[in-house]
Amino acid sequence: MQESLSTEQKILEAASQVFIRKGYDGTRMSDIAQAAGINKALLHYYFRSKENLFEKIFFTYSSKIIPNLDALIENTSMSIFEKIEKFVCIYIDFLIENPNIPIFIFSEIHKNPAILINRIKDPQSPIKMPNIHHLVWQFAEEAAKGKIKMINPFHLLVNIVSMCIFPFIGRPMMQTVLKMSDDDFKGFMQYRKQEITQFIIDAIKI
Amino acid sequence: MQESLSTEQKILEAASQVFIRKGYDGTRMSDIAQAAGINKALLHYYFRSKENLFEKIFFTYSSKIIPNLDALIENTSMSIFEKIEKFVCIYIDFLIENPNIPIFIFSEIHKNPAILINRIKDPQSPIKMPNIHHLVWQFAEEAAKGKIKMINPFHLLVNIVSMCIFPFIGRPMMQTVLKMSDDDFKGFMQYRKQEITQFIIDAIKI
DNA sequence: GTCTATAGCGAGATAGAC
DNA sequence: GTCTATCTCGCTATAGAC
Repeated sequence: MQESLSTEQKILEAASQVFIRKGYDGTRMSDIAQAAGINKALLHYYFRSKENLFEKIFFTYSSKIIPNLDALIENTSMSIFEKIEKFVCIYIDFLIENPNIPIFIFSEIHKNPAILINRIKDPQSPIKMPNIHHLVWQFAEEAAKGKIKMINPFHLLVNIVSMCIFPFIGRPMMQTVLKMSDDDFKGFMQYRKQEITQFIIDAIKI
Repeated sequence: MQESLSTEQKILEAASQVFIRKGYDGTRMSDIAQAAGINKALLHYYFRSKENLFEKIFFTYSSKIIPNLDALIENTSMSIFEKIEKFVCIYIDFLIENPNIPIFIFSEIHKNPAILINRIKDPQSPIKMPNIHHLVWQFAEEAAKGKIKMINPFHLLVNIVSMCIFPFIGRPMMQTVLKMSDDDFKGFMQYRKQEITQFIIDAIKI
C-alpha cells in the first residue's frame, strides 16, 4: 500500500483484496481497515456502510469479466480463426493477472441474483453484452461460404468462454490435487492459449 | 420435508439447501432450523456446532463433483469416442439435477483452501481422482494408432470438464442477461450434450 | 429428544474529541 | 479527516425445564 495514494484509494484497494478473497459475508470491516492501514470509523466516513462499499467493488469487477471486445468483434479484416485466437489470448492474459475475479463474481451472483437484476435495469449498467449479433452473423456467413462447419454459434461461444474461464474457477482444487505451484499454474495457462485455439479451430474447420 | 424422515435426516436435508444457496458465512443456524421445522437448540444437540454440520454437508457434496467414472474409464470394449459421449451425458445429467453444487464447492474451496488440503491427507478422503492414468494411456494408444490427433491429454480432459461444468457456474448471469427460464436452461443443457460431444470429436478425430 | 430462555461475544455503525 | 470509545443488535452456543 503506497503512502502516496489517497485514503479513498487505499480503502478501495484494500476492500478489493479482502472482498475478492473472502466474499461479502466472510469479510469484516475491521479486516479492510487493517489492510488499508486505517481504522473502522474511517471506512464509514468514506463509504457509509459495508453494503455500499461492497457495491462499488462488485460493479467495478463485474464489468471487467465481460471484457470490451467490440473492436475485435467488429474488425472486418480478420478471419474468424484469427479472431478466436486473439480473443483466447487477450482473455486468458487478463485472467492470469486477475485469477480470482471469476469465482468472486459468480459466487456473489449465485448468493444474491438480485444484485445483477437491479443493475441490468440500470441504464448505466457496467454489464454490457458485447456485440454478439455481429459475431453470430460472421459465423453464419463463413459457414455459408463453406469455410467452417455449420455449428450453433451460441454453443460455440459458450465453449470458448468455458475453456478459458473454468480452469481459474477450479484452480485451487487442481493446484492442490496435482501439487502445482502458482508458477506451474501460470505456465499451464500460458501453454493452454495455443492448445485451446488449436482445439477450437480443429473442431470447426471443414 | 416429509414427516417420516428422522430429525437428523431433516436437518441434513435443510442444511444442504441453505448452505448450498447461501454459503457457510451467509448461512444462519436459525435459517436451517426453520427450513427443518425445528428450533436452533436441536441443531446443536445433533451436530454440536455450525462448523461440524457444515463439514458433513461439504464432504458429502465435494465427493460428488468428481463422479465415480472408474467403470466407464476402465471399460475396454468402448472406443474413446464412445467414452467421451457417455461421460458428457452422465455428467451433464447429474448437473441438471444438481445445478448449484459446483459453484458451492468451488466457492467454499476458494474462501478456505485448507478445507481441501486437510481432507486430501485424510485416507478416507471423499475426493478421489478417477483413474486418469488409464485414460491418458488410452489417448496415447489411439493417437499412436492414428485414430485421433496427437493432443495433450490433460488439456483435453480440462476442455471436456470445462464445457460441461462452466455453464452451471455462469447460469444465473446467463439466465438473467438472456431472459432464460429454468426450463429454457434445462433444454439448453439437454441439447448441449450432443453439441459438445460432436465438437470434441471433430476436434480430435483425424 | 425437544423446547424456552439467555449467556456471551463479535460486528456494523455512530458520537464526539482532536 | 482521523481517531478512541461505545452503542446496539444479531448470532452461536449452552443451561435447564419438560
